[in-house]
Amino acid sequence: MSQVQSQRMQSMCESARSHVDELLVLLSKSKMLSILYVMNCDPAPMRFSEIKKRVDSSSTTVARRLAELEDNGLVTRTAYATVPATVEYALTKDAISLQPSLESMFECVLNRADNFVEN
Amino acid sequence: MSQVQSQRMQSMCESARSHVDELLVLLSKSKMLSILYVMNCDPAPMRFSEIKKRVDSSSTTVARRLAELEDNGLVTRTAYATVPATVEYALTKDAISLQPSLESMFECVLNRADNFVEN
DNA sequence: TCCTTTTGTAACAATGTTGTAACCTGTATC
DNA sequence: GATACAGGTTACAACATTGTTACAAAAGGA
Repeated sequence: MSQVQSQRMQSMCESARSHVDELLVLLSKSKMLSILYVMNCDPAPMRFSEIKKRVDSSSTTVARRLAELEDNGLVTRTAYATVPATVEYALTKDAISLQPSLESMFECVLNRADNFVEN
Repeated sequence: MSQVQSQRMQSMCESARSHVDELLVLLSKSKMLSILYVMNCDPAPMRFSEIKKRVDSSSTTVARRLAELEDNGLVTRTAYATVPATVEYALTKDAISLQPSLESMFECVLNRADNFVEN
C-alpha cells in the first residue's frame, strides 16, 4: 500500500470508509471468493447450477451470495424463458476491475498449495 | 485466471485443493482482510493494541485472528519482556507475497468508495 | 497497598449463518 | 395424471461466531 493510498484512506470521509467496510464484509462471506474465482476462470456467463457445482455449496448459500453480489453491482442476472428455466450470471465491469487482484491472490494461494504438496 | 492456472487447479490433487480452501476460509474470517490491510499499510512490526485500534474490533477477535494467522505462517509474534508487556506482530514472507494482490484489491475497493462519494 | 499498563484468556449468552427438507413455477414427456 | 428439469424460496434446527465481562501477570508509581 503506497503512501498516497494510505493518506487517501486516512482522509476518507465516514461514508466512504463504511463503503469499504461493507465491501470487505461482502467479500468475506463464505464462498464469496470461491464464486468470484470460478466466474473469473471462465469469462462466459455462467449458469446457477454450474456455479453451485463448482463451488460445492448448497442452493441456499449460492443463491444468497449471488443475490448479494447482484445487490452490490458485482454480477448481473439474466433469466431466459426456456424450459426448464435458464439463468445466467455474469461479472460486471466493477467485478472485472477486481479480477487482476483476485487472480494474483489466487495465484499466491495456489503457489502455497504447491509448496504444501512438495513437503 | 490464465488457461495454465485453470488447468493447474483442475489437475490439483485433493490435498492441495483442501489447502486452497483452507486459506480462502481463513481469509474470509471477519476482520482478517482488515488486519492484513493495516499491517500492509505500515511495513514495521505492529503492536497488538495498534492493530486492535485500527481494525476496530474486540481483543478476543483480534487475538483469535492473529493466532490463526500465526498458525498459518502468515504472521510472526515477538514478545518483549517489558513492563507492561510488548508484543509485536509482523507479516511473514508468505504474507508479503500476497501484498501486491491485496494492495490491488484494496485499491479497487477504495476506487469504488470514491465513486460512491461522488454520486 | 493499590492502581496502572499491555496483552491476552475463559466462560457464556446473544446473535448470525448454514444446510436440509419441503415446496414452487412452467412446460414437456411418459 | 405423474414426473422431470432448472432455479430458486421458505422455515427451521443445528451449528458457529461474536462481544462482554471477569480475570491474570508483572513491575513501577502514588
